[in-house]
This record gives sequence, structure tokens and C-alpha cells, in this order.
Amino acid sequence: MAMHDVECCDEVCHHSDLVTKVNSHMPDEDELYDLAELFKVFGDSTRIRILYVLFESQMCVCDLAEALNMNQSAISHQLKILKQAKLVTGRREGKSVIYSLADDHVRTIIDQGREHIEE
Amino acid sequence: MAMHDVECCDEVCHHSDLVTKVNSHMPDEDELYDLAELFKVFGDSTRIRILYVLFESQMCVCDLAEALNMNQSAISHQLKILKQAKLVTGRREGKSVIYSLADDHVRTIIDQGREHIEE
DNA sequence: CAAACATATGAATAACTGTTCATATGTTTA
DNA sequence: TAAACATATGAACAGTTATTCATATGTTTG
Repeated sequence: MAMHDVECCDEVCHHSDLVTKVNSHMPDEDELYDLAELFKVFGDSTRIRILYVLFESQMCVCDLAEALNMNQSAISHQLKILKQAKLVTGRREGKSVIYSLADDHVRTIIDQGREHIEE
Repeated sequence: MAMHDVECCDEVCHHSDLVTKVNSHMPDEDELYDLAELFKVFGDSTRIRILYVLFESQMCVCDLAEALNMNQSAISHQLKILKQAKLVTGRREGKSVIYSLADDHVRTIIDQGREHIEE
């Protein structure tokens, strides 16, 4: 890695190959957008709390609402967002809809985040 | 794990021990807030792009602006947010400030996100 | 020290987001 | 089928956020 020391920001570095090199490793715009959208979903404490509840047990909407002490509509709206991001799935069971975690990426991502803030 | 099948949402489940059990595993409010704040930082494609650039090379602000084709002020504002979240660090070097990744959690979190959306 | 360069920052604005309220949809039960 | 229950959804509102512009701060150079 014999890149000479960074010297900014005169002609040496400005408009340099570095900029184009770095951009060649950039994922395409769609993927960047999707990635940001995914993290946006984690970026709300209500949704995080819903996920933590579902770590422990699958649960219907009204009990989620009770557990989080929020009204049912707010929970439903947030579940919709989590479902669109494929972080949770819901199946109807009689009158209720039971929600559960979609896969284990959810845990990993949250655990990594938790590790980071506990550094 | 002999929990009886979920039966929602009459008295059987509503107000049940499940709700309190689940809440006993909930991190405290401050941690939930911090976690959401952290993911919020990842939830913007400009900041994601900055991080991708820094995966490849440390870089000064004006070159980041050039690489992302955005004005310097926008980049500075976003770098401030990334720095507050301890995802990047900046060191002054002459007239410039060179930014680089703070640690490897950043990569792990982004990689996990990428894995999820590519399922 | 003045001029030039690099970065940071406050204010303003437009766009977005989470919650609430009212109500609609879907399911069971009497 | 009507009533009751569980969930979903659209509209409205308040709060938040990313970008831009103008300008301030910090550093080097002549």
C-alpha cells in the first residue's frame, strides 16, 4: 500500500485519480438507496422496541400495542414499515395477525449497533 | 419452550404475563434511543456514500465533496453527524482535515445490511 | 499581516416522518 | 346477518432533517 501521504487539497490531490479510484468501488445508486432505506427502518426507537419484543416471542398487534404502551394504529403503521423492509412477517390467525421476525439478520444488525454504542 | 400457542387477543393473551415477560428483556430507554440514533446515521445515502469512500481511503473534505459531487458545506454537515456517532474521525493536517473510519463496526454493520437486502 | 485556501457553522427552506384520529377492512360469534 | 373484535389505512399535524447560502474560523503562504 505505497500510496504517498495524502496532501490536500491542491492539485496534487484535487481532481486526482484517488477520486475516480474510490468511486469505482461505490455500489450503484439503487443499492445505496436501498441500504439507506433499510437503516432508516432501524432508525426509530418504536420500531427497535417492536423488534426487541419479537426477539422474545411472536405476538399479535394488540399485545404489541400493550407491551409498548402505544395505540394500535401507531403499531400497525410501524409494522407495515418493518414488513416492507422484510424484517418481520405477519400471518393471520383468526381475528388476529401474529407478527414474528423474518430472519436473523435483524438480530445481528442490532447486536452490532449495540456493540458500537457500548464501546 | 412449552409456551401454549398464541391465542389473541381476548383475556387469554391480553394483559398477560407475556407482555411483562417480554418487557423485562427490553433495554432501557436511553439505550434504545442511542441505538435508534446510531441507525439513523446510517439511514442517509449521502452518509453511506461517505463511508464507502472512506472504506477505500482516508480523505479530506474537499475531495470527498468532489468524489460525491456535492458541495463542501453539505459534506461538512454530514461529517459532523458521522463524527458525533463516532463512525469517523478527523485529524487536521495543514489546511485540510483528513477523515477516516473510526473502527470496523462500520463495515460490519453495512455489510450485514447489504446481505439483508440481497437476500 | 494580508490574501488565499480549507473547513465549519448558523439560518432558512423544502421534503420527509411518526403519531393520532376517524374509519374501513377482515374475521368470528351470537 | 348483525354485532363485536382485531387490524389496516388515509388524512392531518407537528416535529425532524438534508441541502443550500452566506459567512465565520482556522491554517498557510507571500
